[in-house]
Amino acid sequence: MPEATTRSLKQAGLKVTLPRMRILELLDSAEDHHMSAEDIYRGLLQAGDDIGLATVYRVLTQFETAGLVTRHHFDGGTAVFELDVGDDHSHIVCMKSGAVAEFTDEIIEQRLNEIATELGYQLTNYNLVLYGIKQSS
Amino acid sequence: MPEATTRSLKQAGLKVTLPRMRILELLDSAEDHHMSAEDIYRGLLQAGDDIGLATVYRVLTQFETAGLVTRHHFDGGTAVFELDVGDDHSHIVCMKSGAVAEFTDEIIEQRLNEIATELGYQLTNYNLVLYGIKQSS
DNA sequence: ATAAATGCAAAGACTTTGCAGCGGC
DNA sequence: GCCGCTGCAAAGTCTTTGCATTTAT
Repeated sequence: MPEATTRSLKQAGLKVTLPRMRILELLDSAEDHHMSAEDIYRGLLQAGDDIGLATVYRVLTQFETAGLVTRHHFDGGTAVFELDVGDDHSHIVCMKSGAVAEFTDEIIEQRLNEIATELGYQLTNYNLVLYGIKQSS
Repeated sequence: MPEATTRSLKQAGLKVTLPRMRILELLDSAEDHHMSAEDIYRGLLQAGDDIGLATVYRVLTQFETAGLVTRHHFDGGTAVFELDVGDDHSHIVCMKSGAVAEFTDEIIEQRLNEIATELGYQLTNYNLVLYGIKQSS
């Protein structure tokens, strides 16, 4: 039983229950770790767990509040979640395959702060998603 | 009757009907021209028009397809629409008042293209929203 | 006249919530 | 044993769709 997982939950003030452990593990182990609630739900079922969709949503919302996961709305329709490892990155989504890659960039960060300041805002947060075509390798 | 409005509709291959005219006019005249379908619906009612919410959604979707308006999902919950005047800007949203300002920036544009290329993508589009606090004046 | 557009109500997708029972500490 | 957690089903949002009627050309 993953020690780190247990610790994360306790630190978040959440009881260490089976559904919460499984969801954390699944998010951690998934190749593309950006998953919708439905993705997670089906993944759990396939893994033999019997966890309700409502619980998945509830747990994810709690995790988000606790800062364990981040919620994204790439398309607007369905939300996707990913483990928050504190590195606060942006995303680039392939319009063909749907694959998601991540990046951070100092130049962008710096310039966004300048822009906000110029416009009279104190920047607290931002959301940047690129859409493109992945060049065939 | 606004000539430009009529022309836009015709160019888009859409019949010039009252609901479509009114919606275009409302989007054009609104102070903060970022409006949800519900906003528009209520605005029309207040103006004395009798137009169904379903029609508002249908018309907005058609306008989006025709390139007359753009749909945004700032919060993820509700979509907001704005007239597309071709200048393709980013947004900064005040977390207190909800006010939305717009900007474009060459440095950002250029850097995003570089980033996409570096990652092996051909950039087709991007979505950038800043969240901040507007400094009191 | 004809094909398209509208309004209403019903259905859909996604997400949240109420409540009785189960489970961790 | 207590309080929180889960599952299920029902309710909630936001948005789309089916169908009979109205409307623009």
